[in-house]
Amino acid sequence: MSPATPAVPRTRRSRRGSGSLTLADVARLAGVSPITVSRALNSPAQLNQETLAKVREAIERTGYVPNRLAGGLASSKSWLVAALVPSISSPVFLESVQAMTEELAASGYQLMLGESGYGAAREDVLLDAIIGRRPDGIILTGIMHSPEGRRRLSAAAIPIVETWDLTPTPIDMLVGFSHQKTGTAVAHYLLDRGARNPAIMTTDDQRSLLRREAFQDEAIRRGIRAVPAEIVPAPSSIGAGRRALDALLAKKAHTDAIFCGSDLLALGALIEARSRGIAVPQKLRVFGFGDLNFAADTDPALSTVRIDVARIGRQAARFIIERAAGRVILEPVLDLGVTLVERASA
Amino acid sequence: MSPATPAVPRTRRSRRGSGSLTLADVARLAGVSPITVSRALNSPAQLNQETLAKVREAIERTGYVPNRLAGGLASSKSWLVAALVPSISSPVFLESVQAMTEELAASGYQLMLGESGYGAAREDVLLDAIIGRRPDGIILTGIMHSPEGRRRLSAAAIPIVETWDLTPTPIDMLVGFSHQKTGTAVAHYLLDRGARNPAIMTTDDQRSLLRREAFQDEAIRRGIRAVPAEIVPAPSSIGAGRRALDALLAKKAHTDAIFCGSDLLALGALIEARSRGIAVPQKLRVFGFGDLNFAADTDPALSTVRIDVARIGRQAARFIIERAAGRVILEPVLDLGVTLVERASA
DNA sequence: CGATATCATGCTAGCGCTGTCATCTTTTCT
DNA sequence: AGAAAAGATGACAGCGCTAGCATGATATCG
Repeated sequence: MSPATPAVPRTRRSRRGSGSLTLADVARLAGVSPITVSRALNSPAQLNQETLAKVREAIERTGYVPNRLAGGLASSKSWLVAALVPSISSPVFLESVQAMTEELAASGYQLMLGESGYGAAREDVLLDAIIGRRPDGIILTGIMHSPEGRRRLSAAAIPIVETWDLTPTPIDMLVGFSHQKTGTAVAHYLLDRGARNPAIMTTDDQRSLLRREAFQDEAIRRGIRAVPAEIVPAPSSIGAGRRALDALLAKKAHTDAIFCGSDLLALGALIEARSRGIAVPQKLRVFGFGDLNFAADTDPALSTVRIDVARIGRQAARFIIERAAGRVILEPVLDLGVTLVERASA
Repeated sequence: MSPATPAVPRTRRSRRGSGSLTLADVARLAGVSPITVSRALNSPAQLNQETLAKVREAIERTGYVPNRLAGGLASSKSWLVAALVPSISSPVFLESVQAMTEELAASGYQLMLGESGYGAAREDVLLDAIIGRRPDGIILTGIMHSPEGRRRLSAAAIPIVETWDLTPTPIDMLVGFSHQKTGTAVAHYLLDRGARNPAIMTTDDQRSLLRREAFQDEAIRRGIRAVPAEIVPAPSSIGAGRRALDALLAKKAHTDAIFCGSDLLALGALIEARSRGIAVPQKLRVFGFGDLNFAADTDPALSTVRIDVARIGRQAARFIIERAAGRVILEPVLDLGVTLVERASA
């Protein structure tokens, strides 16, 4: 090399890095080695009390916050769990997500949220964005149907929980309940109470349709000629419920029972019935789905299907936590079932 | 050590790492250097078409998903934005979060969600968990009040947007509207329409209380003697609204207008009024807050305050994106205002 | 036509942390 | 007392990626 080049190994302007405090800085301040600071954070038990105190003080003084990107990279453990929820979310999922968040937080995990439902292309991008962060687990709201998505998820070798639905072919773990059984049960409920002209209103999502089919099948098996259905686009709303009842009555004026795909639709139906002077439940039984927090407070109080939404979230989180802890899950498929709540409306 | 130790520098069982595909693997397969693969992913424009194609094919074939923890560490850019929302969330925040997610996704960012509202201790832990992941921005729902929290956030040197509220002392950026002005405006609205005995029901959160005070102050300034208030614990619900109206009427039977802290409370009030045979709006004006999706469909349709919730989320996201892109934001405080929607109930 | 700019690619050295092993000290046991 | 076990700390290398040059090839210019 030319004589002008510096003899020293080169100084390199240290323009790299975020400039923020590192573990090494804290270590220097505390007069210990970096690894000791690491242990103070991750396994304080194996440190001497005094050393620990020194390090803790240094951390306190500097306000040091460890960089988990670096930690995750070094240990292949990100302490992150990703959840995918449908974009057109009802508050139902929210409660579930909340339960997850809590359960995960209690074990030191952080939830990362992704919104699905924007079509296949964006879904793949989203999956990559998620997998790229190497979460310690992924929780899906609903079943992953796209073959490409299933492939990517399997290949990623990350613990996965599908929720809200039962399927004979889960990717990995599963927490849910049977939508078919639910539809059947509600059909029984209404027919047992004398309904002769049941109908159904529901949103157009996958799961609702499963319930609808089961409901219709069961009614027909029990001798009902036809079960009119009114399908509305998701998300459900009170307004949609009002209009759906309107449409249903136009189709079949003497409809005497309605299974609504959500409590919001049911509340809409209730409001519409009231404003038309149709007595509920005498002339029309209204059955909801979800047991949202207002269901007991409508007038008349709403009979509905209760799903233990929080439990789904909690359980899904637990599955991930257990797996991450290296434990083997013996029953990775869990049917939580549902409850029919009898109130005044049906 | 004993003479049995190997002479070679030591082989070290390569038990480290996640075992998954790395950039180097793809590079080998494509017959290029690792950095070229990196560029194929991050700045494809500066690669030769053929090279790019080769690399892309290798990526495709292997199903390689880059590790963003490593990328983030190396480049001090995580492509992550964290949002803090109150744990007892109404669907209102959900819509806002959804808007953020979309806006962020469009620029390649991922949203990480944290739930606040579990008290100071857990809040600090949460903040550390968030800051530790070195997000490129943090969006707070509401103002950060705790001095310790403010300190931590400022120290982290991460772009921050507070939302939903206006304050003269934001940590960094701010998108919101004035709760005081809103309370005042609703007071005007109801009094202008002849209300002489207004009352208010609301949840006990910070922001609702601001609206309540402003509402009461304004009513009193305009000659009303006293404005009874019924405070219910968050989250608001239809049931709480029914009970609150009940309580309010017990306090003051001739109440003729109610400002409700949320549309859910208002709906509850509507239901309760109806079941008591009180004519709305003739005998009782009911005014909501939020303009939730059902507000137009209640009977009578609900007059309410509309907040452009999605816009708050979108704007907050944009602030972060702009900052991250290195642009300077000239007006980092944005008052979005609110709209009073006149319908049938008040 | 040599000099300079531009393009395409690669090398090296980290980013900030932790797994593994090594070392040294202290305790426990025979 | 000496050996073995346990306890406390540290050195080193590397997780998988990218910034900052450096280099070689090609295009552009007076």
